[in-house]
Amino acid sequence: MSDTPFDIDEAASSRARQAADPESNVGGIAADRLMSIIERIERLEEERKALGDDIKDIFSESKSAGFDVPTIKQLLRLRKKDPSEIEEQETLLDIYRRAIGM
Amino acid sequence: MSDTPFDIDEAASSRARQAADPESNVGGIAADRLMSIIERIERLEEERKALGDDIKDIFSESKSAGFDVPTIKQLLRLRKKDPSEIEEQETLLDIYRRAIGM
Amino acid sequence: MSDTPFDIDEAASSRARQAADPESNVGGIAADRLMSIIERIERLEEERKALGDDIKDIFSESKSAGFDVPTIKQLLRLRKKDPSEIEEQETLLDIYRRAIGM
Amino acid sequence: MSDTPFDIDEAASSRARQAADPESNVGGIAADRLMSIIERIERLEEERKALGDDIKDIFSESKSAGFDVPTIKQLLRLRKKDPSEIEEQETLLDIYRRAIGM
DNA sequence: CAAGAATTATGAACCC
DNA sequence: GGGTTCATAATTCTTG
Repeated sequence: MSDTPFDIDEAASSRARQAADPESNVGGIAADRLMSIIERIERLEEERKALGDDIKDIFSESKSAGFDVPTIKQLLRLRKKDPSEIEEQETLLDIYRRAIGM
Repeated sequence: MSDTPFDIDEAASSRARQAADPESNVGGIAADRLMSIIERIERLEEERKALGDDIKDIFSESKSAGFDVPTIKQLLRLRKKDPSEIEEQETLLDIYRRAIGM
Repeated sequence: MSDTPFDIDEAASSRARQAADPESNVGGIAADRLMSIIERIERLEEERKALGDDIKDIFSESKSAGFDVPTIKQLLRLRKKDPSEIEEQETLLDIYRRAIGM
Repeated sequence: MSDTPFDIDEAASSRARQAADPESNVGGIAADRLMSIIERIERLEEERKALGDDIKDIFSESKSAGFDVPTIKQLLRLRKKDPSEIEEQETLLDIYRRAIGM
């Protein structure tokens, strides 16, 4: 038997026993499971937002301390790549720049 | 023989005849072709930006005329989809909303 | 008197003369004007998309010709900034890299 | 006296006492502080990414369970707004749709 | 408060 | 065809 929220037979039979249904099917949808999904995501997004705010705070403080925030961000981007890749990219860029006289 | 800008033999031999090279190879790069690519793209991006500005102007005027711009944008999004798809989406959303009691 | 689509008096009076209304007000909305806005934007977006496709074609051809597309894109980004700004950015980045030993 | 990493006098004087400098100035930059900033942000971004992966996992499981992920996302978006705003938006959209005959 | 930039999310394209 | 990267669209936040 299917496990999906769209199983028609399950949905049909659920109408008669909805109150007692541990899955609380509503319109063929496993309502409890859907609600659980939504609440878990909202919880995680909340934590995620909090971290984003913390990061933003650090950038603010950095700016106040006289650092250039765009440069710090570029630094963070560079540190994500491995050094060989950086070197490779820069070399190729230099070649192209020379080719067009920049 | 390869046709790419990175062909080493081609690059090597080009050094001796660079002045006369119709492709003006620089560091193994077909400089003229690269420059042509860049200029064509820049031209197109310029036109593309002009159109974007025109669109922005229309939205500004719409707002001044009392229209709600986000709603107009939503309307434009809807018009990109075919009607059956819209109906399907709205139906599904309603089912889910009922399931979680919204 | 207001000219907006939401002017109540205008909307009210329009109900009696809707057929003859040069603005074809529907539900208090200047329907003709709204339709005109939408069609103009759709027209411009169409042209904009065509240009985007042209640009994409050039990148495809560039790749086929052996060029590295990400590097070309970086080149285009550099050319948008003025040289002094580029120099300034790179200098600052170098200082920061040295400070943290990269 | 300024506290910024770019204070010239501070930078100049720091050259002579760099080894003993508790701030470890390098090229006029408070290296320790910069490193601290970077490491704190990287730590937070790591946690942030982990949460993003968790969210992605839940969407994957939802899809496997037969739910429509885009609809769930739309539901989450709706839940962020207050109900009156939703109602208002939907009403306005309906008015516009009627005005252009959609 | 409006305009612009930057970040995030969604959709498309490409490779495996 | 599924997963991953890339492009575009939209939202958000900052700045003038």
